[in-house]
Amino acid sequence: MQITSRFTIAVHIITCIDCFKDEYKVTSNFIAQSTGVNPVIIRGVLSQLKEAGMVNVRQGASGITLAKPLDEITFYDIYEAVDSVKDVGLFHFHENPNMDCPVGRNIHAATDSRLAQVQAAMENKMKQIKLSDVVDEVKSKIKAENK
Amino acid sequence: MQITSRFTIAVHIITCIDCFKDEYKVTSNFIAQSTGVNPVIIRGVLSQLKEAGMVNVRQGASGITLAKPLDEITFYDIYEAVDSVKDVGLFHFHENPNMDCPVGRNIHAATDSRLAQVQAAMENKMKQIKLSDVVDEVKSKIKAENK
DNA sequence: ATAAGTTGATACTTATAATATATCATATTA
DNA sequence: TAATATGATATATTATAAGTATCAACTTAT
Repeated sequence: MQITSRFTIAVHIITCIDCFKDEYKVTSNFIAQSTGVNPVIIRGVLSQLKEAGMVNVRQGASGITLAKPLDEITFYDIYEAVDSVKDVGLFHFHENPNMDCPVGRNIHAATDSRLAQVQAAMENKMKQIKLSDVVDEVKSKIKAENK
Repeated sequence: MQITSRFTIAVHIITCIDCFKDEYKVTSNFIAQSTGVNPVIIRGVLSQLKEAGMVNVRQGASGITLAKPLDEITFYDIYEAVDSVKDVGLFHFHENPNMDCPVGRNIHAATDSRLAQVQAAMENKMKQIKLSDVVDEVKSKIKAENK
């Protein structure tokens, strides 16, 4: 199992918007080119980022822009926005434990809070990572290329 | 996306083995009944737990037993044993970023170490949770039922 | 006003992975 | 040696993610 690529796609999208905002008109097709991902998927992710207040996209009007400073967007914000982990949680609990068995009917309750702790540890770390961290690094790598 | 149910199945299996070791002969079919999971899957997980040195299983010989004290088995040990997250990592990076694009060819390197940090945070928390924690709670819940 | 370009929406297809199922070989033990 | 258990394998089913095709709706520039 893996966390959906929509997450890294979203990071890529935001990086693109910021890096190319002065040079190019950033469209969903432009981003599709840079990411190597289908434009329909890009539009889907853009729509989720828009709903979360991170980007400005308007039907018909080209030119996608950021709606928030990069240091106010965390990995967690994006993770939530693109629905990386549905409300069912990070762990898939086997679905039919036997309620006639003492272990089967109690294992879920005895495990859930601990699985939630693990998920929370992951999410808390994501809250500490800002998009500006990534974009700054990408920009400095690009600068290094041009020497 | 979710972490494979093999993880919670494994927790259930170990709990079963310990809880019923005195009352029943614990077989893969017995466990299949308690978990509501197909016996072939159970045998597969058992084989992984065996490889990791957590259980004793022998072809032909019935009676599965624990090979390690419960307080020496962590969630992380199980997570590793059942291969919850393959070596590709927790995050699925979109696979074809455009190498002709400055962002496309640098985004991966700029993101990877941070994704690894997130995964490590999750795994470190798993190392703190012992199977004895879960089994103790299940046992006390069962005890409470019988009052 | 209209044409060109862009996003929004939807339906369908494809690819992949997890789990279930069926079946039989092999080992143990009474 | 019969009964029972695990090991192994091949196939089917299911769920989900991503790709693709297509067209409607909107914006903007001419």
